[in-house]
Amino acid sequence: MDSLTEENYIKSIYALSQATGEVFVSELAKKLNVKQPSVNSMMKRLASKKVVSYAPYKGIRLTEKGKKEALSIIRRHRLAELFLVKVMELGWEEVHDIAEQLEHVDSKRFYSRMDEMLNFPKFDPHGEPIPDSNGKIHTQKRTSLSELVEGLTAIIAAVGEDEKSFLDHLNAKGLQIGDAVTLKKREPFDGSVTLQHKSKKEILLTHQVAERIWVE
Amino acid sequence: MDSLTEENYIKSIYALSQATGEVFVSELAKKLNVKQPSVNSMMKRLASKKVVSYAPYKGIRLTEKGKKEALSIIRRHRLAELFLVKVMELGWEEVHDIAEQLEHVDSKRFYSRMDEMLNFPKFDPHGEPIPDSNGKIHTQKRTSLSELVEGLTAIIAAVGEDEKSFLDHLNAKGLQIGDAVTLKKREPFDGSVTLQHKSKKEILLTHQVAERIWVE
DNA sequence: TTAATTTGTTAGAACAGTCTAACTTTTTAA
DNA sequence: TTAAAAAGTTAGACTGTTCTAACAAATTAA
Repeated sequence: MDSLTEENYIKSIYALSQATGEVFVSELAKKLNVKQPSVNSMMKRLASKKVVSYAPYKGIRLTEKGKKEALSIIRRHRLAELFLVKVMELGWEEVHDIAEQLEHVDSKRFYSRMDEMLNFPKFDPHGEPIPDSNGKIHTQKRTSLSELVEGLTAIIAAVGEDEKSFLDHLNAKGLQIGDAVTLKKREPFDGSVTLQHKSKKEILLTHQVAERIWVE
Repeated sequence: MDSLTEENYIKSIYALSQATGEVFVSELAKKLNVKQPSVNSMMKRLASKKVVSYAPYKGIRLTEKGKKEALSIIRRHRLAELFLVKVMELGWEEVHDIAEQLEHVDSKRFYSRMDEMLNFPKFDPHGEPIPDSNGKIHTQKRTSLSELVEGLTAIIAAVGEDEKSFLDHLNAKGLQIGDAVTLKKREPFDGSVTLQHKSKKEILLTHQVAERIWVE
């Protein structure tokens, strides 16, 4: 078993390696708010536990074992976030810090019940995929309205936010889940988008709103 | 702020002092599964933090500050247990270990939402009172199965003990919180009781067990 | 290509929390 | 009332996690 601290290192290494594949000591130190020697000594420990492969002056890389552990932590974090938003109705901006603590709870049952209650969700409230209990990630990335190609038509599949004010806003714009929309134009300046709706009406959404709407 | 370890010491001191008022180093060491010198050095620390009053060879006693902290931890533990049972529908015998972890989560919002969702409960699933957010405890008499009048039917509201072996025992007998039971007979000789259960089965409990079950 | 900068390392200290071994004080019982 | 047992303490060590100071390697820019 890993300590809480080790889990945080593993999670951060995974997150940073998503972009680059390899992680630098300095990056990790910055992310975790510790100094480089702390990272250095932790890498020695994690290497001896075979969760990272690490040689002096070479980058840090998770082993297969390490990746598995990272995915398990990420699963717990994302399930917790979704649970806090959907079941406990907390604001999506306030759940991160709580999920950061809940992710370290050691109890298979706790998480399997969350999973059940949320009906085995594939994505967290931010649209990030939730690994399943075997560490498998549903890789088909979700597309948000803010990244849809101009001219294409898509169906609104979900919104990444359940807040009443947000849903009210969409309602006021005349948008519903299941509606087909065509992306007429995206403003390069502020990322706002103009949609053609089935109702023939044109709808303007800010980037902030568009990026929280998932389409298929 | 207290560390997780400090919180566990404070909680245990409170629990042990409920009976006697004063706690011995050896008691506490046993309860926390550590050796006496560990308790000794922790007492020095907690004394310097003014959460216990402690002088060599004298007993350990929580200060007002310490009591307040203990009640806050106990509140979090009991809210968590009730939440796990009522909202997450976990078995009452499996929630203790999870609550033991959740009680250390640092987030007012998390607990105030639990409290709201549970409609500001006064007792946890074991019938223990839940301190309110100011540390006030609602004391109110409860009836145990061992004092229920013969022939009456009641609903199992709570059990007064957290031990897994006890909860397992009840489970094995087929008893759950919320079950209706009718008291068929109480043996004057040993105080054991025979219950008629909703499942039509008759269940025999010893006095020792019956007095730890609260009914409504 | 050398010098400056960035990045990474080692050595050594500190703190939290634990332990064992040895000792002291208090309590209990012969 | 004194000897044995129980309870409590101190000293010193160890692990996990962090730090600062000093040095070494790699990268970047002059």
